[in-house]
Amino acid sequence: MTETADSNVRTAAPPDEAGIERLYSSELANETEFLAARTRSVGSRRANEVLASLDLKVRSYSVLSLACSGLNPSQRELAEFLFLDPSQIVALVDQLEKRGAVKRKADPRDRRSNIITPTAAGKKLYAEAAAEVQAAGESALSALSPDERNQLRDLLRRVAFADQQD
Amino acid sequence: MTETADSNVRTAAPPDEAGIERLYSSELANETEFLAARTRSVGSRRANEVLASLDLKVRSYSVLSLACSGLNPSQRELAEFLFLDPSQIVALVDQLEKRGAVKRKADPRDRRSNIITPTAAGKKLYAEAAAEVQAAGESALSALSPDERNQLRDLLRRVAFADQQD
DNA sequence: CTGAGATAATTGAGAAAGTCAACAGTTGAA
DNA sequence: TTCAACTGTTGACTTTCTCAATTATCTCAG
Repeated sequence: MTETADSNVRTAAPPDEAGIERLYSSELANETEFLAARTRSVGSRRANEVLASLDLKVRSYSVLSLACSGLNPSQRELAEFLFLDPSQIVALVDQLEKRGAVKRKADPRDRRSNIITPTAAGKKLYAEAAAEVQAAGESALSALSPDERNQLRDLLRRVAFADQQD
Repeated sequence: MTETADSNVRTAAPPDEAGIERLYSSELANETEFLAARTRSVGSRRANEVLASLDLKVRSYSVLSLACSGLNPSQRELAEFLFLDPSQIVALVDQLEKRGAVKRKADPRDRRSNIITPTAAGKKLYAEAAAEVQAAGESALSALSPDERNQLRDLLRRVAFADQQD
């Protein structure tokens, strides 16, 4: 929205009509859960934009990232960690495998499991993607100081990984 | 790349360290954007559970909440604020209107716009839903102290609403 | 006042994502 | 061995997302 010269013009403007910012004072806008959802929306939108040039989305990027983590995740673990259905992991790994970024490797200890490992091309792709995602993330957090960014990340970590029971 | 310091455990390479918690040390698990997405997943899952008894979801709850805010939002404003397509707002308002929770009111200043206002039953429904959602939210934040919860909410607020000033 | 362009709500279609049940191969234990 | 549980996979189904087109209304230049 281009806030041009008419931003100060009060053309008999009614008092209750101000613009969408007035909704910032709603109860909903003060619920942590809603704010997390909105933050995620903003973040994933930006991330998807920068990832589009690499033909990736946040989903496939997440799988690629974990495949490159050196932690040798199985598909079941990817599903559990990313809160996705195992069948969705199948599709995501299919795509990444088809383009030569990851490989399914049989787990020698449990031949039911597929361990997802990156190829050389996959590692390179991840390096590029991670750089772009991180840059976009910094941009999204530009309202916060470096200290505050660390604070936010640590608080989110504790909430995001708190529910190990249920 | 992943210089996971072997400070806690002496297992330098994790060949098959059981448990999904080992993925907490991945790069992905330290990206704020990913943590926001996971926090939102946890939160909306819990919220949807408690809202199911009232035949609501987070989406319809959000619309109902804003309708009850006294801020007289139009459908277009709801769409913009909730990052939803206007056509999705139509469906959500249709549902809420059909069950008698909200009403479409013509905006006297612009007859193209529908202002969404709650009925008496809608206000009551929102009161019940808000209480349950808040309780679920407190439960989800049980890992944080009251001070930390406020901190988190304020940091999220600044990030979630930062892109509006750009 | 009138016509052109913009905006709000609505509808419908198609793509993407989420959910769920069933199945084959494998594992671990009685 | 036999059986219950688990992993990955497929397919069907539902929900959500995205976008184009339509109608009614508004704004504004001429």
